[in-house]
Amino acid sequence: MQMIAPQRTAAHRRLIEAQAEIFKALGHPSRLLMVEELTRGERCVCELQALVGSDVSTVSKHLSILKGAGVVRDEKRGANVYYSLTLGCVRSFLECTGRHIDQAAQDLSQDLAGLAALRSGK
Amino acid sequence: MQMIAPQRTAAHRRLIEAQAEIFKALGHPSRLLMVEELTRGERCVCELQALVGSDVSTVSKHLSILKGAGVVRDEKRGANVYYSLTLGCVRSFLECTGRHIDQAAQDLSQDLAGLAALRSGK
DNA sequence: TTCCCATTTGGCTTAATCGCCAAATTATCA
DNA sequence: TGATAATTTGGCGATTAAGCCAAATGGGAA
Repeated sequence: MQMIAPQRTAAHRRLIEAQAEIFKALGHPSRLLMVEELTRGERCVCELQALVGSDVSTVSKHLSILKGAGVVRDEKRGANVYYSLTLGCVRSFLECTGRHIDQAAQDLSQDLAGLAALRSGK
Repeated sequence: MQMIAPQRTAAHRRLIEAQAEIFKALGHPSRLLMVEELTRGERCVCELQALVGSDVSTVSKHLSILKGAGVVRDEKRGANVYYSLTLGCVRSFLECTGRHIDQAAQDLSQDLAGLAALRSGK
């Protein structure tokens, strides 16, 4: 059986679009903050609102975007709606990007130090 | 040494914003397609343009967004500019989201089948 | 130098996103 | 049932993103 170049197929394009939707959903500070909180367990909307500090309606819309992308699920219990993470691997990816950003910051300050040394020293 | 709740600190907010920028950069079908291609090795702009099919200027702007987020790096060699992935863990996260989406699709068709059985059977 | 090729930048139009308010919805409790 | 609390939805103005064209930039070759 011959493997077809994946980027040429319509199915692959659909997959890429669904994956891009996941990234897009995570690509907002408030949403990412909520998702990070959800890596520690389920939370109701009111707890997440307290965390991000925006209007409740704004928070609710953010959550519906995350749900639409399949990143979280919601469950109504009593008067509250509890959200929880369905895409567990966000957690490890967040760890990796955190390390990546730290490294970039370190490299940057190293470069700046080198530049300063050049200026004054020689 | 006491651990402070991370979501309260300014440093944590900056980290979240930088991480959200990474997600936002990846949250576009053309950019994600290019990044996926780059998981297989470096590519020049012209190759990536052929892949996504948009105007070269559009592709170039997409690439500068990815570069700004720290996802890729560029290197000028001769007449061409070659882009390569700097955030290697995108690869495993893409695999995970791919499985996640497949699973969701399977669950959906299962639910539909169950619904159809209910309708006709009982 | 001059031409050409690959890439980037500026500018502009259209579309999508954000965040708030107000109103609708749904559940609990008295 | 009526009041209250939690959440979602509709809608609006303001900001930002996307994509194309045209023009600028920079390197290599003639």
